[in-house]
Amino acid sequence: MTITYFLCKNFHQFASMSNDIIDPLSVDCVIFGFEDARLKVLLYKRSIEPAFGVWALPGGFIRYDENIAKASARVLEEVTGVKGLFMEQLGAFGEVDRFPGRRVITVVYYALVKPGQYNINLGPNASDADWFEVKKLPDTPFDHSKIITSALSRLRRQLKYKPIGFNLLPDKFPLLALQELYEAIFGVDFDKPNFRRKIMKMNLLIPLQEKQTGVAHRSARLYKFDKSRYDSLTEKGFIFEM
Amino acid sequence: MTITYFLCKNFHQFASMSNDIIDPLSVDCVIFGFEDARLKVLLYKRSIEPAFGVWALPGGFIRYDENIAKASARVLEEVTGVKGLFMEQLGAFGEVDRFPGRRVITVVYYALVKPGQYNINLGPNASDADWFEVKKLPDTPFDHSKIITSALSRLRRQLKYKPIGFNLLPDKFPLLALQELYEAIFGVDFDKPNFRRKIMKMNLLIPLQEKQTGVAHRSARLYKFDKSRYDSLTEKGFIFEM
DNA sequence: TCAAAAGTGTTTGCAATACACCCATGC
DNA sequence: GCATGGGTGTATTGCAAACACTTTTGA
Repeated sequence: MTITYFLCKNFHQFASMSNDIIDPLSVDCVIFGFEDARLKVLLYKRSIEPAFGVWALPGGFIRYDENIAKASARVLEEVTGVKGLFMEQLGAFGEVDRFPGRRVITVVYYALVKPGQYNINLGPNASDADWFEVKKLPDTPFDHSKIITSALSRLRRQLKYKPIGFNLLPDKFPLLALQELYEAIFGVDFDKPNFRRKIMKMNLLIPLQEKQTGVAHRSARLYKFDKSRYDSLTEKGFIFEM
Repeated sequence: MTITYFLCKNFHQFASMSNDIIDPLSVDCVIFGFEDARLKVLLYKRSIEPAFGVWALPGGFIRYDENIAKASARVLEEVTGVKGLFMEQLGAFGEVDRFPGRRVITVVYYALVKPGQYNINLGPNASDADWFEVKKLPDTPFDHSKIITSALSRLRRQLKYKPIGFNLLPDKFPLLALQELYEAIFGVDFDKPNFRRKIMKMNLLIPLQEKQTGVAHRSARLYKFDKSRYDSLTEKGFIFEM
């Protein structure tokens, strides 16, 4: 390892000289998944200090030549092996002492992945990755617990006025899966007939010919989300509300 | 002006040596006000380069010893002369080329001020400050136009499920003022009797004995927002919705 | 034939909408 | 008196909640 010394009169010049990362700024990702009718978060076991060996949010530093959304997308792809996931910024977290030893402000994104459509990678900065129920999280370092709480609260709010829940389901799904998704995330039960009617009246689902297989009861019709219809309805002033 | 040279092997050490600011990070504030039945934004005429003399969002740099919320509150106070304004983080804006010459990521907060309860200061970084209708904004530098659009969209969303509109009205106000606030921000008209009933049924307003004075019509009763009742209702699961 | 979930029908009550209308005040 | 906004009353409509019911499938 070589140590290079720069003679610099201020940060700006040092910064523009550097071809590497923006140092006091990181990105972290809260990756949500839905498995076994439960909302889960993907955590990484840290392979570097501080908090070596502790389950934490996957993150990284922002490079000088990429915007923060791209930095987050890069981290997401490194972790899940999938490009183009649903992703949205949660905000910046900047308590002075949130990271030990030096001042690091982090910009957090939350992402949604469909079951089975990811491939957990073992990145260079972690030795292991796993899903954890949001209700049974392990101890996480720094302010990650606060960040996850905040992400969950944002997810709940967003689900109420944007049809983003489909990003947590397979492309083809029965109506009950959608209902269970909402029930799990909001922690309430819905009446099945009423839930069906409410969803169907929105005209956002395309009924498929396919049906469930291998279930010990009458097999349900599968549906897929009609994104193009949602976009055109939204333009006309349609407001999604749950 | 003195120029100091540091010998530093990397950012971290330079950073911890510095007692000043976190360089590639700024805060900007979108300050909303409501005057003449119109939603307005407070802009500053920049007194430094780049964009000298251009109307822009008030902002500043984050100090090493303050968290980002405090940095934003400081900027807000410098600009308005008022402490403890309603303030919430909008997010981080980090396009690579958003600021000319060097890479600056900014964390944006939006704030709401009550009419007459501020005192526009002329800070060291600006020669002038003024309110502008959100529908008639001047040309702003960098990505400030995009930031304001984003803040407005967040404000509209928040108004729908949090009673934050009261932060744009005087402490005592007639019901029509509240209605005009919603009408101006959402760009729609409401039926007066129905609006009254909807608001009153929430039990969030305390009717006062005071009435309007000096109006050329029957004077309206004044109300004030009952924050403690809102807090206790929220704990019981009450959901504010407009 | 039973369990379990799919899916339909129907009643009820509340709440949003759309107006019609009277009240108080300043000019 | 009249213009302006304050404030009340009421019929209508749509929708959400509640729940009873039939259908289909695998074990």
